[in-house]
Amino acid sequence: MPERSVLIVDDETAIRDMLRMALEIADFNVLESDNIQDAYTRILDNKPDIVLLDWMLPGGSGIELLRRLKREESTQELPVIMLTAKTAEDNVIQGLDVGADDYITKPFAPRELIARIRALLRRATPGQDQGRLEVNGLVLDGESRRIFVGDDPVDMGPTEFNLLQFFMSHPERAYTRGQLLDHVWGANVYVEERTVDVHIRRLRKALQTDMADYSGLIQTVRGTGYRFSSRGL
Amino acid sequence: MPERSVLIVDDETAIRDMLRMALEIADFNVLESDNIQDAYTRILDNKPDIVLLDWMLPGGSGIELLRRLKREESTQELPVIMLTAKTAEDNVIQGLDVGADDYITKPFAPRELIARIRALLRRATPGQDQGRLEVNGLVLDGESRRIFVGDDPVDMGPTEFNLLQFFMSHPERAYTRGQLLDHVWGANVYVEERTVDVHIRRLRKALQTDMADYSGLIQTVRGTGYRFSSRGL
DNA sequence: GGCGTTTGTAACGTTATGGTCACAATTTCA
DNA sequence: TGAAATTGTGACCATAACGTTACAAACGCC
Repeated sequence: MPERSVLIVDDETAIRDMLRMALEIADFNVLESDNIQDAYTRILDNKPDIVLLDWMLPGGSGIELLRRLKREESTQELPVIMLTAKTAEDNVIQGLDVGADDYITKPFAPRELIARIRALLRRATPGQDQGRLEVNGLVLDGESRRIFVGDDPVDMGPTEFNLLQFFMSHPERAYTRGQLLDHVWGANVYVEERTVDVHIRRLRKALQTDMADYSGLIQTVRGTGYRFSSRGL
Repeated sequence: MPERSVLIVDDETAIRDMLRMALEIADFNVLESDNIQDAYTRILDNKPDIVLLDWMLPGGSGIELLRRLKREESTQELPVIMLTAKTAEDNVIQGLDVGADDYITKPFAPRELIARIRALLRRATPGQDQGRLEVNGLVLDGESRRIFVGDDPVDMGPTEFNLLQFFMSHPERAYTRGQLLDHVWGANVYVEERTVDVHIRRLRKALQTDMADYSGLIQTVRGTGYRFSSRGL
């Protein structure tokens, strides 16, 4: 299991300590920050998998950072959990409005926090341990890392598998080659964008079995990139 | 894997919470107690597989409970891990003298704790009731720690046996070398990941008998690790 | 202590995979 | 229609990933 990193943004040391402890127990890699300026640069530098964001922060409330993150393309998808006082219900609504993915009211139960983080990461990142994805008879089993058409396995390389896994967890949506590189290859690799084309080709080929032809599921979106759609037959 | 239960004896709620979280994540069944009187009765009633015992407890220090446990025949074999403050080194020595099986100093690294618990459990209860596993004529007998093809035994080393046992209890799922090291070797050992490859090789070889070839059961998952699958013939 | 067994690691052989390129095919738009 | 832009496709080959062997250290067992 790849280690996941969590960025805690809070100005209270006590809270940070508590969070760090809980998170380290749950095997997360923990980053900390006590102001939004520093937090922003850390997000860009260290690329955490999730952010725990306190509502009230010196030098600008947390919502500003949240807005900023959701504006930028590169950080748009980054899951954010808000930490708010129990009383401030409006904050929650406002926060979720701006794009927070979840919230926890202080004081919080550590187990709940961990549970929510896990749930969010499962949702946010495809195929961590998403068991089984199925489209129209095409089955992807994340646990065994195999693809099935009916009962017999489909052979393909690791990258093709990852690509298909990403597509099947994000169907009906067009992705640019750059986005696919980020999500499937990893954020900080440098390869030509055209490489995606080649792997798309290989994936399509693999999806043409003796039994059925699923290659139509991968559609090219001219001028943009590719899309996985069950409409493709 | 049969579920193991752990009894936490500590009067600090925060510590108990932390421990419980770590243990539950590691799939243990958790019991708690905050004083030695209650702890003693719980041990007799619930028969935990291991005890985490804080040193300083109200109503008598932890060492008293430890002494008591080691005096009684029925609880003599029960593994006990002491929790002590970092400073009190003497406590450790004294505790191990009295019969504690291991100790952890607070603050502790959760992973280390889990690793030590696993190690202790492995040492303490060899072959409790690991039953009989069978795949397609290949039989693993946990009690005698032997492998059979039909009627005649298959020869292999202990590590190969453990590996096969793990695989057969978790079939149809891909594991990384790191995961295999954690589960088969134990979380606290440091060996090269490539070592796994060699033992896989030895296991495969052992699974090629005169009668039948079961080596196909161990499949390599490129870019990930290995998988045990009955589809391998 | 001597012997066989087991284990981890290094070294080397082998293979599958990934990235890139060159060129073909297709679409777009003037 | 023709040229430019975009995508499809097969081939190449460096190399990462895996298989296999050899060996020395550690271990257990008379």
